[in-house]
Amino acid sequence: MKLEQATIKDIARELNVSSSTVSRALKDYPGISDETKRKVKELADKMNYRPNAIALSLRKSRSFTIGVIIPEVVHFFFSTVISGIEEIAFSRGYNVILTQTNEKLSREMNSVDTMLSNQIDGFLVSYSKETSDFSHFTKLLDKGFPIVFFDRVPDIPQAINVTVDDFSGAYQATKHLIDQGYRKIVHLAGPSNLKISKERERGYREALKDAGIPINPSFIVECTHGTNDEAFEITKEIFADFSDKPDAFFANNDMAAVGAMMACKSLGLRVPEDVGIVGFSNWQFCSILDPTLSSVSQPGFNIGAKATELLLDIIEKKISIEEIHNPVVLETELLIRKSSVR
Amino acid sequence: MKLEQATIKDIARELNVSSSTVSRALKDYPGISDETKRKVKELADKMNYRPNAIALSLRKSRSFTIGVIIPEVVHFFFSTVISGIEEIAFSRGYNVILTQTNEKLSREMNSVDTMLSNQIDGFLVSYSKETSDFSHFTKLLDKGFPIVFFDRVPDIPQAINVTVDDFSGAYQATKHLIDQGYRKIVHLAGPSNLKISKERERGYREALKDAGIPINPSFIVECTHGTNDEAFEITKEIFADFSDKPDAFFANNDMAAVGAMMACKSLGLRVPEDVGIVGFSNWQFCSILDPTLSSVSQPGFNIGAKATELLLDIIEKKISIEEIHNPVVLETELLIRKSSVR
DNA sequence: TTGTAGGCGTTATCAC
DNA sequence: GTGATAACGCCTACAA
Repeated sequence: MKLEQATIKDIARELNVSSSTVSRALKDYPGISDETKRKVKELADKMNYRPNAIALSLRKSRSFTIGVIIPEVVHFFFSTVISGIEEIAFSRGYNVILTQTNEKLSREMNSVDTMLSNQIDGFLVSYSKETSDFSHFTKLLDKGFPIVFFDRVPDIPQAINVTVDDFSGAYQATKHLIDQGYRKIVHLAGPSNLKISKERERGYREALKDAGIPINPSFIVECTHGTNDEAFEITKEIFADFSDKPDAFFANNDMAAVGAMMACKSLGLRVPEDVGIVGFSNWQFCSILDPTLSSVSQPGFNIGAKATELLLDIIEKKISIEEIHNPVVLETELLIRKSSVR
Repeated sequence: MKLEQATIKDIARELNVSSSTVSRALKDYPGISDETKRKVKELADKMNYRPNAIALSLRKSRSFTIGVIIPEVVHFFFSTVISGIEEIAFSRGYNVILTQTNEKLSREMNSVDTMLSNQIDGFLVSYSKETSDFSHFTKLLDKGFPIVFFDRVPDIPQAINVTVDDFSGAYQATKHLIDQGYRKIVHLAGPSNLKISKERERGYREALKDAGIPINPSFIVECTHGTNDEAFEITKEIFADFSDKPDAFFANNDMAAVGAMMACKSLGLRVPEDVGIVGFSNWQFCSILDPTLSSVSQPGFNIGAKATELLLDIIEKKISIEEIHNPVVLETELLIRKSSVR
């Protein structure tokens, strides 16, 4: 059942004027008599006229819609980002088309295509774990199509990236553990194809180095999935296999930290007395765990907001791509709770 | 910078045929020579032709886009629903435009307008806490415009609603506590103006009644905000003030359950030995708490999926609105974990 | 101050 | 088997 939307033509017919007059009257163009304007606006109101955004898009080759591509919606961090995106987009009169890739490259490429079909004005992207070839993005970037990446950002020169300072967050977290007297710190790392994983690992390494603690390569373990189950198993294996038992864990994400915490508990180890733990992301649940989990907070809302502002500024040519030489890096903050203080 | 998308015209010009021929060839219409089809498709591919969905929308008065209006994105339940929506929409070739109202009626009305402007084919709505007048929806419903409400659904006859069985979930949870030998069960209730709160309280009452346990009115306490801090304070007060100490809590939501659990721990009470606790919603963190929290799961994904299927079926006229006499009510499931088993 | 005509990209309809 | 034309709703250069 389609809505019988009133069009400019309808108003024109009713008033015995041309549709251009109506169009102009509605937009307060100069050179239209006040009388006509009044009549047009009155009738438009009465007929509940709503401009057809689709027709406008076709006319202007601008849809006032941005496409958001993220790995998963059900994810505290990403939902926070979406919220930031939505706020800014709404306040600036843009629509948000959303799609999740479920970490599949094929779906990511598919979404890019559909959204382009829909003539979106630009993309906000956090790419999937499967994505290592970025040609579906670079093709667009090379033509000057506006794309802003956030969180998971590619390492290509044309890209405009909004991230948090993963390095610094990881550095602080590791340093904090060292300050608390922990020495044998395991890093539960993220997937190595993600830049954020690399940065966090780099922060970990640097903190150890600065403290004069030698880096034990077997203390850096990749958690591919980042689930607590995975981290649980990995942590148990570590304690079973290693002759040199760790006394702390710095995890690439909170879920992995939880897994480590559960594993420690199941082994009869006390947190934080025997083992210190720090996570990354500061998910909502950190403060309700027992013990509460120290974590590095990422300003998700701000990431979304900032990325959207950048994108819209580019779309509206308020700034040129060339002006953005440096990637935008937002601050992280280490939130110290009980799991890492002894 | 706009993308120079190849159009049908471009292909036509290049091949010295008319655009109608190209259009037909691309869609495998009968009455086009195989030779022409081949040439057209080949060139389309080479020029990276992508149909302009905007032009199509204008032509067909159909946008293959649905509008989703929810109170908040950063909310485990809603993000799960979105995920379900997105999956079904994607699989059936529809786009999803998303907007959050932040619980503001004005923004809800604004979003309805913008989305209508964008010629969406239908709405999926969970309305804001401020919304008590539904005329902005009924106006559309009366014209036969497709809207499906979920979770927060209005009590108006024309509406098509998808909800979960809150009553049954609450009943099961309470009965489970009783079965485990708990007798003095406090209900941390939700805001009394929401139908879901009332239903959950009704389930609690009914379960007690069926078990022959008298209802103690002071054991039903409203948690307006539903935060763990609030529930923490309330729980402590209950233990301080009541001569008749409770031995279990059934909370309207998981956060409140967490607050109760933390309060019990802080009072030296053991969960589940001294106090049993069950929450509602089955948020992600339930299984990582210590002890793990029993909770009633709401099938958020399925709610989103089912609502979307209904909406698309209506849009595509696979079913008529008249056929849906009964509201869709999805089952809840009690997930029994450690916090309620002794 | 207002009207006319053309076009954004596509397809349905009618013609050849 | 293929082409010309009109139309979806809107805007705007050009005319009047």
